[in-house]
Amino acid sequence: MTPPRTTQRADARRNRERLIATAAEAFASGQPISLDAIAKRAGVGSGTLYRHFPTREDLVEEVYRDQLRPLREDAQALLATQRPAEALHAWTRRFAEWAGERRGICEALVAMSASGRFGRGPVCDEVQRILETILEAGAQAGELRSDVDPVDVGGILAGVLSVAGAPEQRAQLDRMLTVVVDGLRQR
Amino acid sequence: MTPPRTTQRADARRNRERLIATAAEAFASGQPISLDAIAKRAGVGSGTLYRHFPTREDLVEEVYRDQLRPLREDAQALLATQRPAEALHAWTRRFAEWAGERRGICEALVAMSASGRFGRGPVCDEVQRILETILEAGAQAGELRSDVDPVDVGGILAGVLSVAGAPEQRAQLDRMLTVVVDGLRQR
DNA sequence: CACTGAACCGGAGAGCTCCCCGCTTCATTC
DNA sequence: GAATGAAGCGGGGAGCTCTCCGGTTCAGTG
Repeated sequence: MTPPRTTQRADARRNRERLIATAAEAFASGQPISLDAIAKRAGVGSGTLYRHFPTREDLVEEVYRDQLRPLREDAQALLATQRPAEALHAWTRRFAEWAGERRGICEALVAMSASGRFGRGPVCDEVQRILETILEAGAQAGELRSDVDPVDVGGILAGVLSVAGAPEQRAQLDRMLTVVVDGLRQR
Repeated sequence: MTPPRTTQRADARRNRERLIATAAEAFASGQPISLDAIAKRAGVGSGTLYRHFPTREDLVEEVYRDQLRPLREDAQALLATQRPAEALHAWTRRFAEWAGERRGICEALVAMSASGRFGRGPVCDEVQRILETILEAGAQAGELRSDVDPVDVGGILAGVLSVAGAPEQRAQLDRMLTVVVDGLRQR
């Protein structure tokens, strides 16, 4: 009798959650930390970590998925108070700030984009949905071009962030974002 | 008597050149190769490699510095036959193609941008100069904005390439480049 | 409860990047 | 051509990522 496992085993779930909690704590501390160190600190073998999270990005995504709400709320507030193009510009800066405070997010976004997995995880997914909302509002208002895919916009943002995501590159990043947002305006 | 070394020792120069030649050959083969393997293949210790080229990017830059001439010639030909904005668009695609054929270039560009060293090596340097030429022509023609720094444009290009530099992402890359170039037009 | 086999675990190990430091080699001087 | 000391060498090793697989544990069954 081989009961075809229908649900996750309890120890597996426990380990997974312990890993996420440990990683969240470690990332929040700001100190760089290796994946093996996270596994050890969680009291788990490295094999277990990699089975649950095949790539570093998977772990990063899981850790930050709950911290996205403010970003969406920002988007709605911005759309309510300014014109869509300005809202987009402001939101991209907000997003850059958010990502800058979270170790590993930029790198993860780029790695996912480059490997064609952008938009498959919870964070990318939500970012794309937010972008879609803003872009649609802008298209309706005739301010933003309507022929552009939120996935592409997310990719551009990820790329720009990977290049100039550090806090001390803030000025450069702002200049780049201006160019990108202008490229998204209706001509 | 300690003669303050004025010129590089002959063995150092020899090793350096051997490393570049070996790396060029290895990169051109398309096979991924580790730096230690390059060192071994060049008949040199890994310490020697890392002393000459502290980061992978330094080696990559050195290997490709001589392969830049076509890119500049492309830029001049494009500027001669079409309007600056179109020339810019065409050149960015040319550049993407060039980078796509050269293993490690995209990664190196991004790594250099992210660490604030973009524009310090021969490749970045030349790319920036080319961009400057095109941007200036565009500004004079009133087609491209004049308030933008070639360094920033190079950074955006590097970022976009890092996200969608693979050959199979060509369509996505083209869409992204359209947005970026539009953002560089005079409004 | 005893049993069973799929699911899961963990740690050894391979391969990579990069640093460190004792030893060797070169260019120079006399 | 011998002596000298700075420049340069190279390999061992630390730390990281990620895989593999023998052993263990869990959750159903009778």
